[in-house]
Amino acid sequence: MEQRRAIRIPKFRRRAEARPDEVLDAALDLFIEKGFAATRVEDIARRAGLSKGAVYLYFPSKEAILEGLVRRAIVPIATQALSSAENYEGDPRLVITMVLKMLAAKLNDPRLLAIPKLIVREVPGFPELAAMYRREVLDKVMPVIEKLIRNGIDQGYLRPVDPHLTIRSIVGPVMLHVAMAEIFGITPPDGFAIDRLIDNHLTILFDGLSAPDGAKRWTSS
Amino acid sequence: MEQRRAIRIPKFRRRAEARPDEVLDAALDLFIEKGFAATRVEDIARRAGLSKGAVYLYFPSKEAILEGLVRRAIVPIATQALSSAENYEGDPRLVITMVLKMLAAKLNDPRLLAIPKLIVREVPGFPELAAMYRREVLDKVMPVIEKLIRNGIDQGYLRPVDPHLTIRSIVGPVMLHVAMAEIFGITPPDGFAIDRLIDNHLTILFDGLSAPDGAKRWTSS
Amino acid sequence: MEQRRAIRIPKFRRRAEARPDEVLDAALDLFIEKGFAATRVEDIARRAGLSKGAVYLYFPSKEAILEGLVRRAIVPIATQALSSAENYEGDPRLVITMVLKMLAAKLNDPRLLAIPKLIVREVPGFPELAAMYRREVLDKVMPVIEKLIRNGIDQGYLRPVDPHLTIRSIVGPVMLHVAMAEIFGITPPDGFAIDRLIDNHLTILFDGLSAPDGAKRWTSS
Amino acid sequence: MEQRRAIRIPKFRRRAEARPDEVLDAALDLFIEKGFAATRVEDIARRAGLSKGAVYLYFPSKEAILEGLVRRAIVPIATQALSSAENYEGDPRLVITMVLKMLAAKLNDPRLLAIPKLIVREVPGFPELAAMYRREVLDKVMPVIEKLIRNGIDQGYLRPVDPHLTIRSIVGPVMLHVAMAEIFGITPPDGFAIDRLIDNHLTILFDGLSAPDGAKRWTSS
DNA sequence: AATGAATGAGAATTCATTCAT
DNA sequence: TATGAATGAATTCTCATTCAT
Repeated sequence: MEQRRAIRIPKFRRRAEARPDEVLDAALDLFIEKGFAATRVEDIARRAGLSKGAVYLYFPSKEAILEGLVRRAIVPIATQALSSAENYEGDPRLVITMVLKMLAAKLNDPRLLAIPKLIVREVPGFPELAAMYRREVLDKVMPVIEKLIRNGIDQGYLRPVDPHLTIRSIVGPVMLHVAMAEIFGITPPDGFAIDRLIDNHLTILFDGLSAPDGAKRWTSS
Repeated sequence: MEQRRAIRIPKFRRRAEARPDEVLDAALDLFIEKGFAATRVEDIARRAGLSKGAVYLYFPSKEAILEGLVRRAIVPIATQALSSAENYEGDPRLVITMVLKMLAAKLNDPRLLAIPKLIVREVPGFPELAAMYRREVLDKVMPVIEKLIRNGIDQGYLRPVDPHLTIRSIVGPVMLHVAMAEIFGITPPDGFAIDRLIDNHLTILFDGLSAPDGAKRWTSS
Repeated sequence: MEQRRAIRIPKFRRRAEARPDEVLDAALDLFIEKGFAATRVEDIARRAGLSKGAVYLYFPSKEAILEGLVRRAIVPIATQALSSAENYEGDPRLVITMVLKMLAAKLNDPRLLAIPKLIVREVPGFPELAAMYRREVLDKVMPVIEKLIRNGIDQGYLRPVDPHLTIRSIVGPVMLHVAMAEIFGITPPDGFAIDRLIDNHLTILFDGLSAPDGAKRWTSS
Repeated sequence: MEQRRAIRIPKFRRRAEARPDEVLDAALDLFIEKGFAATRVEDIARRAGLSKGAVYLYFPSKEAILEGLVRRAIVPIATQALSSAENYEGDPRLVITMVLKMLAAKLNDPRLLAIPKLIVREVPGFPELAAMYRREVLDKVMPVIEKLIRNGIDQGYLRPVDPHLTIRSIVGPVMLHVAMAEIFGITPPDGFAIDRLIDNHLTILFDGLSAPDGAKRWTSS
């Protein structure tokens, strides 16, 4: 009930406006580094240059910070990819190439990669986060790609494949490349090499792994 | 709030030998369901049919349970896949097809899928787990596939691609298919459909997405 | 979260003098409603139409507000009851009746009842409040009533009873009536009915509960 | 995540059975002494000879301790008073005298007095406690007294008064006596003197304050 | 005079781990 | 072996109080 303090260094009082974002930035770093559960609110505060109590001026709970993090990340992503590819009429391989390169660029930015990583880790505890991300991001982006494939098939650019499943064949290799690097530190001998990965992958994706003249037509059975 | 038990009939007193495994089984369920941090040792004990204290007879700490879990999972996996594909000399597409189908089978078994899921979630907190898994599993399996591809190229079955990076193109789509289902509940309209996914993927993988007669040869960028 | 104000029209800028009283009013409401400990200074401020910081311009601490509350309530009370009854020489039953009715009137006013309620609740934490209230109120009022009774006895109006203890017999029933209503919500079927309570009580107080001709004289024990 | 301990003194491990009551005893002392809000769970634990954590083995929250306290106190009280007075047919003044002396005895026992004191203090925060006490104690005891009075009137022992309101005239003075002593430390010069209070009160209660031959019949305005 | 952002001590609650039985 | 009572460090969240503006 009493409160004694030594010489106080008043630190630096900043505008309240910027604070929530600073808290989110700090939290993102720490959640990625140690996970949600292992991160103390005080750590977040300290990294954001605030006191523990101040964090609670901006977020009512630790969980709200996590939610705020995902919410903040969602807004800009959702609006982008759509515009470019939506109703492209020409060779879809061009757009697919662009999409993959754009994806690679995003995954190369640690701050952007952090959000999906976070969601992947924390789904079991906060399924609503995954639902939100799915709703706001995946459910908007995936249909665009699917339509792109469908159009490509209809216009004779692509072979008749299942458009929905083919999304995995297009994007999966890039994702796995990133995941292996992130989770197990497995990279090609020359580093992350995402560009080489994409080149190699596009080659296979569009023309297949089989040698051109090679043996008889391949049939999985 | 009290719990007295009448004369206890020891039933089929299980061999003490089986206990550690029962603990691991219980722990695996719970770690997957709620994550390592959110799982209480008492929960594990209860699910394994033991008292909290008894768990500590078999594992010195909660962390040791996690480690034991990964260690147990590693042994059988590592020895399998190797034997079959190691020095196969014929069409590698056949082996690749087999490998993917075997992989799909494993990923379809929740108890087997659980371990990688667990590792993915808990890496930041326990990097040594990821290291162990990489050392014991990935570092043994991946070179085999890489060699398979290299041989396929050398023998004219496959086009000249980067064998290391091509692993992603082979396995990535399957992984992404599973991940999307697990994390976001995203599946094709007809369910998990891993078999259709593999068929669709193999078609693309070996023969490419491009329509056969279609436009001129495709070149990325 | 920001608050910019255009040209501020100061309206009826309240006299700063009134502020402490507004704070006390707000505090009284809240202390009664939720207790001292459960009331936040910010709540008081908000209800008083001030900012948290401004409260501290008028009171050095939360505790000081409580003290100020009691102090403010004490002044007017102490001076009143005394004058009327002090040296009354006639039938004391008349004065007692008046006193009880005045008491009932005060207890009927929530703002006046609030102070004793507050003191009752917070004694253990702030014994000095009780001491102050006793010194300033009870120690002034009780002797007056005691003297009234003593005079009544001396002058043959009342039977010989212990004047000090008899205060309880006079006032206790009214207090209990109020307490039961306040604490447990126990009232007669027709509501608070303080007037009927007082009538019923005065009847018993002056003439006794025993039927007039009834059995032999009653003797306790 | 690590836990180091110095030389440990294993203290005294007692039977778990007695513990909840020990916790309640400790809590009662402290709640009375400092109030619910100002009492720390650790204080309770220490006084009960346990560690903080152990308290939570028996009560899920601090609030549950308070509730347990009231619940424990209620059981024995409720069953007693009823039996004796229920259908008494003779002079009710005898029973009333007994009831008041029994009440006085209870109020003289600090452990028994503590519960109502606690309830009075904590009502605003925990209205359900008051409701429980009312339901289990007051609603059972008061009708008995009311019936006693009614019977007394019907049988000519008592004058026609309002039975419900008269309960206040009977019990109020004793309550006020106790309250004044407890809250303000106001007692007669010779100490608590509850017996003298009761004697004095019974005299007035049954025969009235008015001098027997005294002036004309008294009528409250 | 007034604001409200910021601080930090403090309290409730949880849970891995220990240990007497 | 097995139990579960007990411990106490750790963590989230609250709120009285301060102070730059």
